Amino acid sequence: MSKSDSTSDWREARRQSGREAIVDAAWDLVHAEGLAALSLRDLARRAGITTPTVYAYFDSKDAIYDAMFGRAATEFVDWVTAPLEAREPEELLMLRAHRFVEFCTSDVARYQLLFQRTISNFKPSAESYAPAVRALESARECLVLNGITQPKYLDLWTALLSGLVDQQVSNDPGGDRWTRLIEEAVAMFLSHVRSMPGTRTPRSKTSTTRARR
Amino acid sequence: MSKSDSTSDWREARRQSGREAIVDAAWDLVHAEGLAALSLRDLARRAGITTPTVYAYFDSKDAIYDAMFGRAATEFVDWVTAPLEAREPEELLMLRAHRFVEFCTSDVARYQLLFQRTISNFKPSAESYAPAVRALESARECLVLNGITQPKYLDLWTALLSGLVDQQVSNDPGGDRWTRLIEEAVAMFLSHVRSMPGTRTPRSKTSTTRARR
DNA sequence: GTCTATAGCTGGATAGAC
DNA sequence: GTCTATCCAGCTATAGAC
Repeated sequence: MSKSDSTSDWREARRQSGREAIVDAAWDLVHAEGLAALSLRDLARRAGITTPTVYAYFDSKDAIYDAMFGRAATEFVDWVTAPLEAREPEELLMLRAHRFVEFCTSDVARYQLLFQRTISNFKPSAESYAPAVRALESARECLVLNGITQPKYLDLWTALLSGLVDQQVSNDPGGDRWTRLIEEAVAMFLSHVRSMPGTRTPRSKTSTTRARR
Repeated sequence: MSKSDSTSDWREARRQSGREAIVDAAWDLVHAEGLAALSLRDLARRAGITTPTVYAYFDSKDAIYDAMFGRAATEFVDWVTAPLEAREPEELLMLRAHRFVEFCTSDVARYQLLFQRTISNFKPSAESYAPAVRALESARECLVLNGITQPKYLDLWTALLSGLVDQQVSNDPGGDRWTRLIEEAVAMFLSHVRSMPGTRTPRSKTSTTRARR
C-alpha cells in the first residue's frame, strides 16, 4: 500500500497489483461458472483487459491456476490457524474441525482446486503449495496438544474430516446432512485414539520426556 | 449369446452390442488418458468406427458418459454385494469396507465418474444411477445386521470410507498410506456406535420388536 | 503494457451420399 | 449403419503495431 520497501521498486509493485486484479477476476468467474469453465477470453473480459494482456502477467493458463491456488492456500492457512482464545486442547481441536469444514463447504470451487485433482494436468508450484503444508503442520501440532503424536492419526484425522466434506459437497450441496456430524465424528476420533496405548493424556506434564520408544 | 428371448429381436441385440463395444472403447481411452480427456474423435478411432457412427448409437457425449456411469454402477453393486461366506456381522462389515476401498482405489477414473462430480454438467440418468442406490441400500442392511439402524450412522459410515479413499487417491496414489487404516477406522466406528444408546447388540434377538421410540 | 487481428488447433455435432 | 466432408464454436497462444 505505502511506498514499497527497498528490495523492489514500484514497477514490481504495480505488476503485482495487476496480477492480483486478474486473480480477483478469475475467482469471480470460477465462482460463477465453475472451476473447469475458466477461459482466458472470459477472464480478460471480466478483468477489463484483453487476452494478450493477460499474457503480460502470466505465462500460461496453468500459471493463473497456480496463482489462484496460492491465494486459496494462503486463505486456508490464515483461516484455520487464526487465533482462538485459549481453551482446553480438546475444544481447540473441535473448533479447528469446524473451521476446516466451514472453509471447504463455503466455497466448493476453492475446495476442488485446493484439495481435489479436478483440473486436467495442473500441479501447483512449490511456492503456492507451501501455505497448505503449513496448515497441515498446524493441524499436527493441534493433535500433539491433545497428546496425539502418531503420524497415522494425523492421516486418520484428515481422512475423517475430508470424508465429511466430500460427502457433503457431493451429495448434499448447500445442506448440512454431513456437516452436522462433525461434533460426533471428532468425539469418536478422540475417544478412539485415547483408548489406544501410546497416547499421552492432554496437557499432562507428569510423564517423562516421551522418548520414541 | 444364444438366440435372444422373445421380447426383443436381433436388431436390438445387435444395437446393444454396438453400444457395449463403444463403451468398452470409452473406458479404455479414459483409463489411458483420464476422464476429462475423452473426445469423440479418439473414441471413434479406438472403436474402429467414425464419429458420425457414434451418433448412431448415442445422442450426445453425455449419453456416453451416462452409459459409462451405468456400467460402473453395475460393477460397483456387483462387487460390494458379491456373496461372502457367512460370518459374524462385524467381520462382514469389515470385509465390505475393504471391498469398497479396493473398488475405488483400483480404478480412479471410475471412482471419479461414479462418486465425484468431476465432469462438467453431467448428471446420471435415473436408470444408470439405480444400481448405486441398491449398493447403498445394501450397505445400510449390513449396518443393520450390526445393530446400527440410525440413518446418521450410515452417513458417518460413508463419510469415513470415502474420506480414506479420497485422501488415498489424492495424496498417495498407488500407495497404501490411508488404505492401511481401514481396519482401525472400522473398529473406531463400531466401538463408537456401540457406545451410544439406541444401538442393538448384533444378532441379539432378545430385545423386543424395537419400536421407533 | 495494451491493443487488433489472427493463427492453429480441438472440440461436438450434422448433412447427405451410399 | 456407415461413411466423407464439413460446419461452427470454443480454446490457448502469438505476431506485430502503438
